[in-house]
Amino acid sequence: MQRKSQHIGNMDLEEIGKRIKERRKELGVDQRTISELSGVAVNTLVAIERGEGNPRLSTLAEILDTIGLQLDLHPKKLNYETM
Amino acid sequence: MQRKSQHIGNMDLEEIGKRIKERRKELGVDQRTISELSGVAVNTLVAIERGEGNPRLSTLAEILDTIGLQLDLHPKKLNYETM
DNA sequence: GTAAAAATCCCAATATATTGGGATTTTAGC
DNA sequence: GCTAAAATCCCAATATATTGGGATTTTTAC
Repeated sequence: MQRKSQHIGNMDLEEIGKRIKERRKELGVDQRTISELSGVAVNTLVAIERGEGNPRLSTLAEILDTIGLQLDLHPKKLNYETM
Repeated sequence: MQRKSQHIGNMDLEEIGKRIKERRKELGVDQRTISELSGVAVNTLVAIERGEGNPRLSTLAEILDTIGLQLDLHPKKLNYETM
């Protein structure tokens, strides 16, 4: 069953996963370590990095916080490229 | 039982709820309408606006999208005020 | 201060995210 | 290509977010 790709601001879950994995690689640390530092199970982290899953905000926040990323809330920006 | 206030970027769940409610008020629309437009149950919306609950990313995204807000992912900004 | 609308509460049922353990696959270094 | 490490998969158990219905409280408009 194919999950509908959910858009979060200018990103979907897949993009968020990609950004997390990319950042983790930049830091040079493995999933197990992020899992331990963030308190999020490695299975959960795997799912999120792969763009599967649909984490609770707290789960995502714990991971982002651990790797030095953060979410910010803005008024929607029009995307002129796609208009 | 007191839930630990979860920080999402520069915001916690309470702040996010406040921002959602504020935006909804600016739009001059009631919870039931946002609920219908977003497909998120009104009970869920109530909880989020009140800073209770810990929504899934998709739930938050559906609400934000409906009211013209969005989340963006950034490298963490140092908060000089609190250093 | 009354009436109507909006917001909140309560609760039980359901859906689904998270976790932990172990097996399997993929990747990286030599 | 071997080997070790990392990543992914599978599955059952558990935790918790979401939903819907109805009751109650709060707010708003007159």
